[in-house]
Amino acid sequence: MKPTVHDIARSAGVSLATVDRVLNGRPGVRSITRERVEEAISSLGYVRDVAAANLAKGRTYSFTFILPDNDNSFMIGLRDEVRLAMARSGAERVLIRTLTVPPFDAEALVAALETVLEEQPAGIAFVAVDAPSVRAMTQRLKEAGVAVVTLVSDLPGSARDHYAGIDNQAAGRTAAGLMGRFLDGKGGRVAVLAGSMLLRDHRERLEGFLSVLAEDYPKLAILPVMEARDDATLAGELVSSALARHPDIAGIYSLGAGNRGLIRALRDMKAERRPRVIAHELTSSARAALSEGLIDAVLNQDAGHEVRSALRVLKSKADGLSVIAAQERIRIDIFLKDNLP
Amino acid sequence: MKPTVHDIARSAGVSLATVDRVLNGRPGVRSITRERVEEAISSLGYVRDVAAANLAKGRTYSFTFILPDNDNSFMIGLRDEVRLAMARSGAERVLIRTLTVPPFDAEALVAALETVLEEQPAGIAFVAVDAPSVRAMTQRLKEAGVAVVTLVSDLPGSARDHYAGIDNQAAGRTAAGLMGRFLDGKGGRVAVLAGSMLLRDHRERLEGFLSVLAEDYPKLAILPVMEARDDATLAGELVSSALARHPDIAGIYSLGAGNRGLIRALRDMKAERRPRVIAHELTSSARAALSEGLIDAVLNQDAGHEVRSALRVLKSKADGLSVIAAQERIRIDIFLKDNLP
DNA sequence: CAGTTATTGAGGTACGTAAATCAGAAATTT
DNA sequence: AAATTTCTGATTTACGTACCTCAATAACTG
Repeated sequence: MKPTVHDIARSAGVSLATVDRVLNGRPGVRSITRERVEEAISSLGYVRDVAAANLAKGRTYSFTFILPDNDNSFMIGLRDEVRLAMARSGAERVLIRTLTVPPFDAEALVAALETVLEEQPAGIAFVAVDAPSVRAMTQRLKEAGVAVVTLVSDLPGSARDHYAGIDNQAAGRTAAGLMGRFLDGKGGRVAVLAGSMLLRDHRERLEGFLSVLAEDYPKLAILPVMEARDDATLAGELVSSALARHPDIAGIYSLGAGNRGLIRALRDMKAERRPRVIAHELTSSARAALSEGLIDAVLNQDAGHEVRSALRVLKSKADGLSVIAAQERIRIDIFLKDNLP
Repeated sequence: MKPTVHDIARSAGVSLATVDRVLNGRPGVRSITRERVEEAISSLGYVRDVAAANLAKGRTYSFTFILPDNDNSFMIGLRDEVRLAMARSGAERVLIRTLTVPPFDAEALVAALETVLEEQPAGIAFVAVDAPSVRAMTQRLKEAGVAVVTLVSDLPGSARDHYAGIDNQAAGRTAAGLMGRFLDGKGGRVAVLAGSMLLRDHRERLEGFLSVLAEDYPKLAILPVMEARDDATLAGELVSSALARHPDIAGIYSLGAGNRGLIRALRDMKAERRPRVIAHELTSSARAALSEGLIDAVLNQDAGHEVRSALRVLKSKADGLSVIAAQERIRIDIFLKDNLP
C-alpha cells in the first residue's frame, strides 16, 4: 500500500510531529534528524496525498482570470470557456473570479493586476499586453508568491510561470507551408490580411508566414500587408479592392479576426476565380465558409483547452508540483472542411 | 462556504445518517424523506467533495490497460505513455496494471479480458480488435460494472463507455483534402500505401480518403491500394516499383505504419521528381523526413493524450461522473515541417 | 553545573465524507 | 392491540494530512 506519514515516522524512528515539521518546512528540526526523515521519505517512495492535504488545510484555490472585453468571436468564446470552468470548479476546491479590462491597454491591465494582487489570490491568468509596465507588474506578482500564467498572448522575458497559448510564429510558418504547397506550380500573388501590427501575435504570425514564403516559395509574390483592425467591414473592403486591383491573387492569408468581411468578399466572386484562403480561429462564420469551400484551411487555437490548461498549471504551481509539459502544449489545430469537429 | 452534508442534514431536518443514505443510494429511507433531502441538496447547491469521499472510502482505482505487443514506433510510444502514466499515478490513488497481447488476435484479447475481469478492476482500456467475440466480452465487462474504454482502435456498436482515439475516416478525408489541394491543377496519379485492410482503422482511413478524392478531385487517378502489412522493407519495394511503373505518380498517401521503407524509396529519387507525400504518425523517422522535405504532411494522433484521456474517462466513469466531451475529443494533429513540436 | 534554548514526542482536533452500529420511533401487518 | 417490519437518529471510527499545544528531553551557553 501507499506509504503514509505514519510509515515514515516509524521507519525514521521519529514522531509524527517531526515528520510533519520536515514535510512542511517548519523550524525546529536538527539537520541530522531532517536527513533521516528525508531518507525514509525517498526510500519508502512517499508522495504526499494532495487531496487529503488540501482537505486538512481547508484550502480553496482562488484564481483570477483577467480578460479583455474584445467583442470578436474568439474572445467571446474564451470568456465562455472561463465561465464554463467556473461552473465546474465548484466540485474541486477552486474559486475562480474574472475581471474584464479594455483590450490592448497596458495601463488598464496593470491597474487590474494591482487590484487583484491585493486580494492575494493563489494564481492569476491574463491575456498579456506586451509592455514593460506589465512585465514589472508580473515580477511583483511573482514576488508576492502568486502563480502567473499568460493566456493566448504571451509576455516573453517576464517572470510568468507559464504561457497557455499557441506558438504564433509556428502558426504563420504553417500557414505559409500550406499556402506554398497549395499554390505550387501555379504562381501568383499572395495577399495578407492582418488585424493590427501592434498586436504581438499578429506580428509573430506575419513574421513566420513571410519567412517561410520567402525561403521556400520564392516564386510567390507577396502584396503589402492589409491592416483591417479586426473589423469585418473594413476587411471586406480591403479584400475586395485588392482583388479588383490584382486579378492574379492566388492566395489570401488572414491572420487576424474579422473574417466575416473577408468571407463576404469571397462570396461575391465567381467560384472559379477564388483564391486559396487560409484563416485563423474556427468561429461559426469561418466554419460555414470552410464547409462552403470559401476558405480552404483554418488554423485554430482551442480556447477551452487553453483555459483548462491554464487552470491545471495554476493549480500545480500553487501546490508546488510540476506540470506535464506535453499535456500543456497548446497545439495549432488545422481544420479543413474534412475534419471539422 | 461550500455546503457540506451537515448543512443538508440541518436544512432538511434529518440526521447525517439519512443524508448519507440518500446520497449513496442506500435503502431504508421513505420516499417523502428522500425527497426532502434531495430538495435540500439542490436548493443548497450541494456538490459532493470527491476528494474527501475518496479519502473516506480509502478507494484506490485499479485500472488495466491491454496493449498489443506490436513493435512499430506508434505502439512502442503508446506503451511508453502508459508507463509514464503509471509512474505518475502513484500521486493520485490510481493503480494501473498493463497486459500485452499478440496483435490482431481477437481470441487472445478476449482471453486477456477474461483474466482481467476476474480481478474486478474499476476499469479497463484496450486496443480493440473488431470481432463479435470482443463485443460480447465488452458486454460482459459492462454487466460486471467495469468501466470500459477503447483505445486507438474503436469497437463501434459495443457497450464500451468511450473511445479514446481519432476519427480515422476524418483523417482519411483530411489527407484527401490536403492532397487534392496540393495537386490542384497538376493532375497525375495518387498511390495509396496501407498496412492491412483487415485493420479497421486502415479501412476507415482509406474509405475517407477515397470518398473525398472521388467527390472533390475527380481529375486525380487513384492506383490500386498497396498493402505492405506495416512492414518497412515490403513498403519500400512496393513504392519503388510503383514509382518505376508509373512515372506520373504525383502523390502518395501512406495510411499505415512502416514509413521507413517509404522514406528510403523517396530518398532514392531525384528531388524534382518526388511526389507529394502524406503519412501517418509522427515517429522519429517521419519527423526527419518531414524536416528533410521528403514528406509534406504527417497526420498524427498523440498517444500521450489518448492515454491521459482514457485514464480521465475511466476515473470519471468509475466515480459515476460525466466527462467534458470537448476535452476528451482526440484531435487529428497535422504537422508540416513548419509546426513540428 | 545551572540555566537557557533548541529539538522532539505525544496527543489532540480538524477537514468532508463513508460506513457501521444500535437504539428508538413510526409505520405496517397480524 | 400486539407484533413485526421499516425507517430514522445519534454516535463513532476511519481515511491522510495539517496544525496546534504541552511536556519532555537534548544540546548548548555562561
